Amino acid sequence: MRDVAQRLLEWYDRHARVLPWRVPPGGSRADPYRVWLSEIMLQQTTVAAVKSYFERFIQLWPDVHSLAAADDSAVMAEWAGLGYYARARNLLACARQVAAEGGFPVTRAGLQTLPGIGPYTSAAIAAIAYDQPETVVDGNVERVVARLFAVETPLPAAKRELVDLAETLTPNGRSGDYAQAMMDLGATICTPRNPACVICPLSDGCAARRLGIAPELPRKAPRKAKPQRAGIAWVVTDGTSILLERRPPKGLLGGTLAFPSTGWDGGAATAPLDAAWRKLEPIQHVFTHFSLEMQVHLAKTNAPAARGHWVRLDHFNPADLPGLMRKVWARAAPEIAR
DNA sequence: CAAACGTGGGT
DNA sequence: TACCCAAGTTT
Repeated sequence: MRDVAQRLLEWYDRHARVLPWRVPPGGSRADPYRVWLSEIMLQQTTVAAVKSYFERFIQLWPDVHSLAAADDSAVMAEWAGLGYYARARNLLACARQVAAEGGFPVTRAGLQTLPGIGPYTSAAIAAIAYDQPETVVDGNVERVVARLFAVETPLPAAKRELVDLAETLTPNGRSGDYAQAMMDLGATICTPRNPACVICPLSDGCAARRLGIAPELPRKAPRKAKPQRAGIAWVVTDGTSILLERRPPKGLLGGTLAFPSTGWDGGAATAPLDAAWRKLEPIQHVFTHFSLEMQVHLAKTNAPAARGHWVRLDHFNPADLPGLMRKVWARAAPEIAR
């Protein structure tokens, strides 16, 4: 039986996905800035969702120095809709630190000191941008390794064991190709459900396939029930502008642009002004750890606001808002237009 | 270590 | 429909 890494790389040479941030197999070294930017965007986020965001960021900020010089509000607006907004805040903090230091660190340990870069991302940048034989372990690799070695311990308890096993497979050459090959295999062949074992280049040596339990691995601890919460969002217009506010820099939707709201996140508990509110049909939204029913209250008034700032409707771009607030706007906008 | 942290797509 | 999942990090 040939080496796992060798078989995987031969498969990758023929089947590597073509992605905007990727250098073709066997190609030149990737730009650390592009690798870093894509890896941050890809954290817990699908390739399909990331593509257009990556292209726009590269157009606007082609290198770490231009990104470091960007306004916070511009970056938050471009990130809006992608989720996990701490990533965007850390992205800017990281860019400014890297620009000040003259470039990215070139070791995994150095990379991991930067904001937003943890065990996975540091290994990915070291392997893909610097061709270092660091072992990259994301959800794909956890699944591939759990199946190859038939690890039946549930996650997250199995994490340490899976990392140790993954390290035994990492080759010394073609580090970037190998890391991306493992992830491509997990994403396209060794999938969570209905893995395509019949066409898998590693099926010969796969213990889970031999045991007939590949689709069941990795096992996972049962997850907690999702609580239901309720809140109110106030949409105010004076006929020319609408009232928006910047959310606090930490916590849920931290740093994003939003309609004044309350009741669901522990924030301020009163309306931004007194008005005759019209209650629209509530919107539904699901976060990672709770479900939300958001009442949408609409008013037209010239009264002064206790908080937030007015944004002219002809300068307002709903795409600058996070997903939840886009839904609020989609509910209110047709009523404002009437 | 468990919990917080978004969103959209697949089954 | 309801649940699972996606190139995780931070606290």
